[in-house]
Order: sequence, then structure tokens, then C-alpha cells
Amino acid sequence: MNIELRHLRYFVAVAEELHFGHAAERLRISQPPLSHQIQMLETQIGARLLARTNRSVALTPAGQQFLVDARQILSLVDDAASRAARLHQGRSGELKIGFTSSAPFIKTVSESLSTFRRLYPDVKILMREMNTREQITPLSEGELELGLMRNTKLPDNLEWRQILREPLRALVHRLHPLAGCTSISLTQLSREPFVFFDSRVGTGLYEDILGLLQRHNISPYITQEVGEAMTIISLVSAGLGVSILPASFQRVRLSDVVWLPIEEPDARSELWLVWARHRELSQQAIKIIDLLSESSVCLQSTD
Amino acid sequence: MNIELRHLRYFVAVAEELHFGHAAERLRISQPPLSHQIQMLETQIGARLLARTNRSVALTPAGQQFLVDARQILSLVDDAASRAARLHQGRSGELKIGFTSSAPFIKTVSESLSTFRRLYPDVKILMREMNTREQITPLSEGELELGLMRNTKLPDNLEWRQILREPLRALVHRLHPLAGCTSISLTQLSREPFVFFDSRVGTGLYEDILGLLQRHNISPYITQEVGEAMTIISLVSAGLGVSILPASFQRVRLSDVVWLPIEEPDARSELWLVWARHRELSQQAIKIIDLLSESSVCLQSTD
DNA sequence: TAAAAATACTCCATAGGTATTTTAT
DNA sequence: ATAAAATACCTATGGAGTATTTTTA
Repeated sequence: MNIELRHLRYFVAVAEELHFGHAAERLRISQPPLSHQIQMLETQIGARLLARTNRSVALTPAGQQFLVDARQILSLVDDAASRAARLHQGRSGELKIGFTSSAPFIKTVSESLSTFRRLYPDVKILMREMNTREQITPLSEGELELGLMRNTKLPDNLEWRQILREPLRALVHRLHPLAGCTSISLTQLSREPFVFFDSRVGTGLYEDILGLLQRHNISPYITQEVGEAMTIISLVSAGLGVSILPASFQRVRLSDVVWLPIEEPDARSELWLVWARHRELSQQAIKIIDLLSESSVCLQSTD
Repeated sequence: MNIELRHLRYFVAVAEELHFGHAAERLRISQPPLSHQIQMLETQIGARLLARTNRSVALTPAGQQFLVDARQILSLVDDAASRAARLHQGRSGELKIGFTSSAPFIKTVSESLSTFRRLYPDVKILMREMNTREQITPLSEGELELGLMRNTKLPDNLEWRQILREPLRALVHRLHPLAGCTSISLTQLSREPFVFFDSRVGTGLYEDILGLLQRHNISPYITQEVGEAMTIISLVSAGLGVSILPASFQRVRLSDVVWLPIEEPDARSELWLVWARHRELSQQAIKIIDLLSESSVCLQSTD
């Protein structure tokens, strides 16, 4: 036989009532099995806990100590159970999300994240900036639970959902000849000095935008290779060339930069939410997937 | 249904093996009831703890947390049980003993106490100096577990055992006429200035010795009334009178004091160990009762 | 004598076993 | 095809109930 929580519950009841009959009543059982269980507990422990004559029940010193311990253990069990439940329900715990640098510029994303923080303040959101390529392995291995990335070819152990489909826009300096157009065609950019990502950075946008240009048989004249979208915008602002970026970057308003719609209909980029197919998603993850999906329904394109 | 420690034990086994079959083997049960018990635990908690495909078992975040908690709870149960056992066996805990001021002068007593301390270093011995009369109520009420006192009339809810039966001795100054005798009779003291306890002090020795004198129709000529035996001895040493004390006080060797045997055969005093009759004795108390009884057998009278 | 715990026994709920199915690799 | 968990169903241990005895205040 082993000590069970039942024994502790029974013992605490008797210790509090100091009367087997009343304790049994409180426990909704009859008195004899209660006496029996207490005896079992005492032999199991190897100590008399309750000094009982047929007329009175009192705690022995060992019983006094054990009462304290038993109460603590019982409340720890409750705590452990509710802590596990909170974690399961996604009301606490942590959520590891990888994201491409462009993600936080997107209203949908930043709003969903702040809504999540407000709704579940006890969930630690761990955001790690990683480019599309870097996220694949951690997602497969469970190191990251969710990834925010640009549309790309994924291994089939990863599942994805489109969060946002937004137009690509051309950026030119205010004094550039094209700045006055209401929209432009990609060919009009072909001979312009092009500010763009270094291929080694691994941004999804690199393949995305270069793919677009290749589909239209344009090989851009890349003069500046940088690491971050912000740098692209500031170099355009400084008049060092033109570029193409998703419309959501328009939120970054630097002086002297003009954003122009592109006429080609495939000048679009998608933001994807990605997770491991066979790995069970946490409630935390499910909740943020829901939040991001919801808001992306309302707002398919951001300006 | 309730969470039981069985559930925690089973969960820990599965969490450690990450394999229901192996865990079941370790637990000496078959696999299906183990699966079932884990399911019961999960529904009871309201959280999935183990993410299991038919090919692999992994801990969910809630499960990881719960594993830590479950291990802690199980070890606390062990701790609580062994702590209670230690207390019960009298290897720790505390022992409240009341004692008359004369008790620690007695070899038997001081040796037994130091033996006890050596054998059970984790038991706190709380010695409180109280006269015979003062000990009665605390002993009945359980405030004191044991009392060391002189022979006296006890209420019948208290039980006693004689630890020591020793002769009473007369103390006189070295230059006193009686100092040369090898023994004296009580009548020889009747006209001497008598140094004795204040009746209000409540020492058992007061009744003991005054009773002896009364039995022999002697009313002593009390010139000095003091609170402690030590004071009696020092006043005799200063030549302020004579007195009678148990032989064990002879260990206190003050200059110029001569101890004389008394001829009357009832010039004896007993030291009693007293405890509450219907109150269950702790193992600690039983052990020290044994120690005191043992040594009192070897050494019935101390000089 | 009466109140309360302990015994003695009986019964049934459920922990645990056996056989089988399902499922994912 | 195989390994492993889940399901279905059965068995039996032991927790709980009823009746009675013991104890002591």
C-alpha cells in the first residue's frame, strides 16, 4: 500500500474536527472506513498521528507536524493542477514567434500582437527577428512555434496560412522624374539605380521581388546592397536610387520618398503564418493564429 | 473522482520514460490501465500533459510544468512521512520537563540528561525550573510532559515513579559543637538556629523536611528563610545556623560545612518523575523515563 | 450509561489485467 | 509491417457501508 492524497484529505478533516464522526460526515463517508484509513496512514508512515481515547481525539506532536505538511501538500496539488490548466488554456506560458523584419510594420500584425498581450498578459511572447530561410529549421524542430514570413517554398512538414496579401510599391525620390506619375510599370525602373537587399541576408522579400522582376524579364541595376528595409528607404530618401517594397512599409514616412503603385497585377507580396504540421499547437498559438486570421479578413490590403 | 498520488507517480514515470509501455513495466502494471489513469489525470486537471501520437510521447508545456510540481509534491510527501516518523520515534521534536531546583544536583539526573542529549541530539530538551507545587497544573494540562519533583501528595490524574531515594543529612558549621559527631539525632537540632526555605517558595523539600521534624515532635527554630538550597548551604557555611538537606547536595562543597548522617531511619527524601496518567507519553518521554529508571536501579543512594 | 472509536463482515466501485483495435511510420 | 497507444471488456483488490462491540468518562 502507498500513501494517497485521500489519506491526507481524511487526516486533515479529522485533525480539524478532532472527531471521527463529524469528520466522516464532512467527508461524506461513514465513520468506520475513516477510522480504517487513518490507521492505514499511521502504519504506512510509522507514526501515531492522532491520540484517541474513545472519548477524545487529539493530535500527537507528529500529527501536528504532519497536519501542517499535509495541508501544504494538498494546496500544492491544487496549485499544480490549476497552473497546468492555465498553461493548457493558453492563459500563461510562453509563445515563441519568429518574424521577418517587415512583419512588425504591418498594422494587422502589430495590432493582433497588442490585442493578444492585452487579453493574455501572463503569456510571454518571445519574438525573434529571423529571415524566412532561418525560420524553417527551428519551426520544424519546435524551437519556434510560429513563424511570420513572406511567401516562399516550404517543406511539406510545415503548414501555412496567408495573413496578408499586399501590393508591392515602387519608391523614388521626390525629385525623380517618375515621382509625378500616378502609377508606373516595372520596365520604367529597369535602368534606374536599384537599392536592394544583399542576397546573403536571406529575406523572403529578396526572392519575392527579384522573382517578380525576373518574371517580367527585368534584371535590375543593383547599386546598393543593404541588410534592412529601413536602410533601403533611407537610401532612396537620400536620392541614391529607387526600390520596390511591400505597401506596408509606407507607414515609415521618411521625407522626400514617393511611393508609386505598380501596374503589373502580380506585383504583390504575401505574409504567411507558418507552423509545424504534425506538432500539436499550443492554445496560445491557436489564439494568436485566430487573431491574425480574423484581422486579415477585415483588412486584406494595407496602405 | 479526485487526483491521487498514484496519478502523480504514474505521470512522473511516463514523463521520465516517454513511453507508456516502459513506464508501465517500471510501475509493475500493464500498459492499458496506465494509459487510462493518465487520461483520468488529464481530464481531472483539465489540461493535456502528454502529447502522444501512436509513435511518440512528449511533454506539453503544461506537462513540463506539472512534472516539476508532481516531483516536488511526491518528495514532500516522503519528507512529511519521515518527519512524522522521526517525531514519533522520539528522534526529533521537543520534550518539556519541569524540575525542582535540587534535581540537577543529582548525579543520576544530570547523567541521564546528558546521555539523552548524546543519543538524540535532535530532540530539544526544554528544562523549566519549577517547584513541586507549580508543576502539578502544567503536567495535568500537557504543558509539561514530565516533572522531576520531591515526594508529595499528587492528584490521581498524575502518575509517578521513584527515581531516587536518598538520606537527608544535617549541615552544621565546621566549628559547631555537633561537627565532630559521626551521626546525630534530630532532637539534637531542635534548639539550633535553623536555616530553611521560605514556605511560600513551594519546594517539595519544605514539606518533606518539615514533615519529618513534625513526625518527631520537633518544631525547628527557624531564623533564616531563604529561596534556594544553595543559599541555605552558604548561610550554614557562614555559621548562621544549621539545616537539613538531601544527601545529593553534598556535591556542593562549600568550605566550613560538615554533613552529618541522621540517625532516624525515616530521614529520607525521594525524587519522583511525574507525568499525566491518561495522556499518551511521547517516545522522547518514554526514553528519558527509561534512562532515569535504569540509572536509579544501579545507584539507589547518592553520596 | 452514553458517546465515540474500533472490529467484523459485506458489497461494490474502480484499479488493474487480457484481448483487440487503431494509427502512424 | 510493426510498434505503440487506445479501446473494450473482464477480474479482483480494497475502499466504503452496515451492524456490532469495546471502551472510558
